[in-house]
Parts: sequence; C-alpha cells; structure tokens
Amino acid sequence: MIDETSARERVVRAADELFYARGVQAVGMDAVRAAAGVSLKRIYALFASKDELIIAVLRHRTEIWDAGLASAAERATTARERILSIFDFLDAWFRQPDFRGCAFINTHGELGANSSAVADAVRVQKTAFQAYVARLVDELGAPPRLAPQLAILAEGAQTTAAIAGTPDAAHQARAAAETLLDAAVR
Amino acid sequence: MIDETSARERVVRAADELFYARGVQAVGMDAVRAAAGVSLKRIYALFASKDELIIAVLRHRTEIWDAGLASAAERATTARERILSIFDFLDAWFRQPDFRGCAFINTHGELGANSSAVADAVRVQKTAFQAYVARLVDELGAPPRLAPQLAILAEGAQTTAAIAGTPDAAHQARAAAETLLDAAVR
DNA sequence: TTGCGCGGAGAACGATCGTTCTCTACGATA
DNA sequence: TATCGTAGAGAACGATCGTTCTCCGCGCAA
Repeated sequence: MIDETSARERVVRAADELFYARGVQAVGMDAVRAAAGVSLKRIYALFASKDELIIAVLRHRTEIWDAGLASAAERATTARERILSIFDFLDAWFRQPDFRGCAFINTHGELGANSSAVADAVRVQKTAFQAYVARLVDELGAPPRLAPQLAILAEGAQTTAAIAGTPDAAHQARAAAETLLDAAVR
Repeated sequence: MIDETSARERVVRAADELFYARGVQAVGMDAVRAAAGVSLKRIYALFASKDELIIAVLRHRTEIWDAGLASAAERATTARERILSIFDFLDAWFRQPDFRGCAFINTHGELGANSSAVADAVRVQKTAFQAYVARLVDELGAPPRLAPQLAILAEGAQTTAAIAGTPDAAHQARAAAETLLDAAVR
C-alpha cells in the first residue's frame, strides 16, 4: 500500500459505509480496518483519532451530496425546475435499499452533544444546503423568505422517510414545495 | 425506596434527561443510578436491560410530547389555529436552553439500525403525530394530502433548529404552513 | 549478499460499559 | 430479642473499544 491518497480514500469510503449503516459508535476501528483492507497502524498514520476520521467521512458525504444535487439540477432548464429537482433527487435516494436517513442528521443526533467538531461539520453542511436553496430562490426572483421554507421541507422529508421506511415523503414534500412556489411567484 | 412506581419514575426521568442531553450510548447505567438515586440492583429489577429502559424513556417522551401538543391546542379556538399551534409549541420548545432536537429522531439515528425495538417505538410516535395532524386537517375540511405536508414541515423544523442552534425554523415552518393552509382551503 | 528501514498483522493495554454478585445493615415478625 | 428477608453500596466480571506496541517479513542500497 504505497499510494497514500488511495489508502486514505479506501478508509474514508469504508468508514462512511459502515458508519451510515450501523451508526458511528457501533463501528469499531477494527471493522473499518477489515473493510478498508488498510492496517490499523496506517489508519492512525492517516488520521490522528477516530474523531478525525469521522470529520473526514462527513466531508466526503458533503461531496457526494453536492454532486447528487448538481446532477439532479442539470436535467432542469428553469429555476423552478431546479428547485423541484431537489425533491426528485430525494425521491431517488429514499428508494435505495440502504437508505437510512441523512447521515448528517444521524451523526449530529449521536455525537453532536459530545463533539463540537462534529456539530460544526454538520452545521456547515446544512448551512451550505440552505445557501444553495437561497441561490435558486433568488434566481427565480421569489422572495428570500421562501428559501428556508423549502429547506425545511427537504429536511423533514429526510427524517420522515428514514423513520417511516417509505419514500412517500419525497413527493409529499415536492407537492408542498409546488404550492409554496405557486403562492410566492405570481 | 419502598415505592415501586416512584423509583421507576425517577429512573425513567433521570435516564430521559441524561439520554437527551448526551445521547444514549454516551450515558452509562452508573450515571443513571447516580442521577436517579436508585441502586443498580433495583434498576435491573425494574428493567431487564438498558434496551428496556430506553424503550420506557421513549414512551415517557411520547407522553410529554402529547401533553405539550394538547396544551398548545387548548388555547386555539378553530381547527386552523389548532394546526398552527403545533408550530407555536415548537417555537417555545426550541427556545428552551436545553433543546437538542427531537429525542425520537436522535435516538433513531443512533440506535435505529441496531435495535428494531427502538426503531419501532420511534415509528409509532411519528405515526401517532401524523394521525394527530390528519385529524386536525379533517376537522378543517381540507384535503387529506395536506396532513403529511404539515407533518413534514414540523419534522424539518425540529432537525433544522437542532442543528442550527436557533429557533428560527419554527416561525419559518409556521409561515409555510399558513401558505399551505391558504392554498388548501378557499 | 547483507544490513536496514518500512509496512502489515495482530497482540497488548488501559479504559469503559452492561450486568451480576457479594457483603453488610436494617426492619419486620414470632 | 433473635432471625430472616430485603435493599443498598459498590466491587467484580467479561466484553468491547480506541489506541499503541511488538514482532516479523519483504524490498532496496552498498
């Protein structure tokens, strides 16, 4: 294992999958080692502690989330469609068999009280999402107060779908978003 | 400690506060013992395991939540006001200094993947809330599809407020709910 | 070929946790 | 008063976890 970046990436990817599927505290570093195929010694050379690995995993999740959002928006031609594409993206995500809610919300609930670094990383991600929505709302020429309302719908859909175990919340939130859009831009 | 029910109540209440503040897995049974003033032996006579205690705590939280919702609704005179009182209730809750998000969402994120009993208890609570909203929507004479939309707003407000650390999401969600209500009943 | 340094496998260590067990004190009953 | 059962305090136990350390083998320079 000579390639530094490849080893790091394998560790982050394996940890991400395990943390998301079972929760962070339920996964030992030895399980990460086994899944990544990287020795413990090497993992601790790449990350000073499990906490640092958790932060790296959250950053990795942010990239995946951003890429998914952007990819969904690409298929849209208008600002309104780009906003609604968020909920189509959620719908596709909720239908994946390994969907288990938003990793940021889950990790925040699990560790946010004890690790301000985790809480900060989650807050950064959610703030970035709100800014993304605000940008789309601005492009649409709708009043700015619409943006947090749409973001709240997206957040609520994620926790509702995770707990219910069904993807219904995506199209319910999308319908609500359409109503809010209709009322905001006339 | 002769009174069975009082000891049980003290354990549940102490565990609830600790679990909510620090997360379930971060709180050892010895911390519960110290906070409740009930010996470990007695705790394990009342609850077969920590898992059982967790379930009891979730049930206790359900009672608190239901009572809070009902109390907020009492001050309302119309069905529309009763619906909006949900968001006033959330606003008051978000402003409490020890607010740390929805205990059900947090616990589900932490343990839902490993304990189907926990996942079930959380799902039961969320389903009951959705049924409550559906009842109010029915009283209002609005189309039933409005109910899950309002419930999603409430869920989203809870996670948004918890992560952001501000109570803003409550009135943002309330404003969205008003728009949805206006559009649904004309 | 020989010595050296790096990396992997996994044992080891100290801490913590859920759960049980031991010991002691006390209150009620005959 | 003597005895028995119960309850509390906390030690003990086995498991697990994060982190470090030891040992061994392999590739490379002189």
